[in-house]
Amino acid sequence: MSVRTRFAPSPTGFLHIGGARTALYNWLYARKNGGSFVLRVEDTDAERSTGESMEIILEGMKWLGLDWDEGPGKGGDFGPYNQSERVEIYDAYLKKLQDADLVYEDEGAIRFRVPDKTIVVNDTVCGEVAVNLKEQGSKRFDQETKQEVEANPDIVIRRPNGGYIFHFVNVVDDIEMGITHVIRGEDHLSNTPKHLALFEAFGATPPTFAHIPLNLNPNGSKMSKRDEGALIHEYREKGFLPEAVNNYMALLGWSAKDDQEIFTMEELTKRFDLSGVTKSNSKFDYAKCLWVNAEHIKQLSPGALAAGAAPFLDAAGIPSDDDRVPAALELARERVQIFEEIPKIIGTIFTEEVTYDPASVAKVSGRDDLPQVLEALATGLEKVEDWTAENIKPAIAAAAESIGAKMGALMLPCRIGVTGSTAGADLVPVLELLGKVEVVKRLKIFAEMQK
RNA sequence: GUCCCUGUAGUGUAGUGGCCGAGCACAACCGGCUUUCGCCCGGUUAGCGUGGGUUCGAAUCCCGCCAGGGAUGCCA
Repeated sequence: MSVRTRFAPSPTGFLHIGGARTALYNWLYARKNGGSFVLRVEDTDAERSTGESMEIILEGMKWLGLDWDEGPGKGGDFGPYNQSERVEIYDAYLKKLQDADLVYEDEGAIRFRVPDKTIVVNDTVCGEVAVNLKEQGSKRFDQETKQEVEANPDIVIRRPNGGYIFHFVNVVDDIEMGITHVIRGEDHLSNTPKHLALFEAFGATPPTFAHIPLNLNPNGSKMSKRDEGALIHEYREKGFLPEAVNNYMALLGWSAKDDQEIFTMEELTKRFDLSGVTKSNSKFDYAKCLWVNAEHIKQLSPGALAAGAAPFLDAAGIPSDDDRVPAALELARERVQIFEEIPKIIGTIFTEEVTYDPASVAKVSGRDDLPQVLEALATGLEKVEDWTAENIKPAIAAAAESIGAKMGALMLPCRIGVTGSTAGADLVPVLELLGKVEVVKRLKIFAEMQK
């Protein structure tokens, strides 16, 4: 039987990194095994589901490249893929339970009688988990009073208003859609015995379950929308590469077991396996996510680099048709972790007005020899005939010698005088791109400023 | 409270009884990069939650404890 996995988001907010990672694992598993990846919309809660949310989630999935074989905008043989459109199917399944006398009405809601026996979940990641729903559900904890109170262990599967509940529709759809592997967050592990009881009530063979550990905040709390790195659309806005985000998400809770950490999507698809999934929760590390992205940027072809950087150059007012852009991007790619940082690194090449960083300027403005250093630099560089990096460097060295200084003593003033900052791309190539006239002009302006 | 899952350096992980005097990566810190640099290279700091067992030998197996997370909804 061919593998069928699904991602079943509830359209009640943004695409969250936890959800995206679940989607990724399901996608990888399906792709690796030549199966199908289904996108199903769990919008049974009409109160909270919105179309805007659905749009954001679909856009996020598309951006990440997690394409689905069946689902919204795609169709498929097991539709409809929005649960809100599947009520007849749920009614039919409810009928089966009614006929078997496994449900009853309770204040307008419908409850499913849980069996009084131990149910064993055989989880691919967590192993065997045994629970008796009757015992477990017969008491619940009241958060307010901190008291344990008697409870009805039978689970509600339909609201008084006719709306079906998650546990029920989830199981019905997994049966109807022929889902073979359910890969989901560990927060569902405790729900799984309920689902198993329903599968059994329907006489259906349950899918294979794999509960993956959760991703938490650096402080150990559950990640929420406010937290850095939590929302997928923000990665796009900051200039992350989708393949890098996938790569990092894969690493949170899975390992290839060798030392490889940087993967292309093809490699991930090949290497991913449920046996490599970790059991313990992980904490999201934004710094490492940045590093993974930087590694991917280094691998980019010049064309892909230009394409990825384009929106950020645009936003910074850097003309993308300037023929110095490709060379400037090559200087930036080695030093940048996300595209958002590119203008900061090379922006000075394309601007008329240099922005002087006060802290940087302060590093040289106190030097007694600054006037003569700048003077030597300007006159020395002025003399360069063929303005190339190979010629510029010796010229700086010669300028240093002319005033009895070491070359290193000139580099920083030159950098700050020309670019306005101590930080930036490799200086000599920047000078080359800037052109002799501009460089000399900037040195003179800076010298003037420092008087 | 009860039940479930988990517990290797700050973080992500490798490790399935001797090859572990615990490997790799990010971060941090320190150097080097023939003189700039947030890239690159090298190095340092730092860990098996805890207490008992089993064993000739335990990060690896068992038990208690502690800690974190999850479930306990007519949310998903």
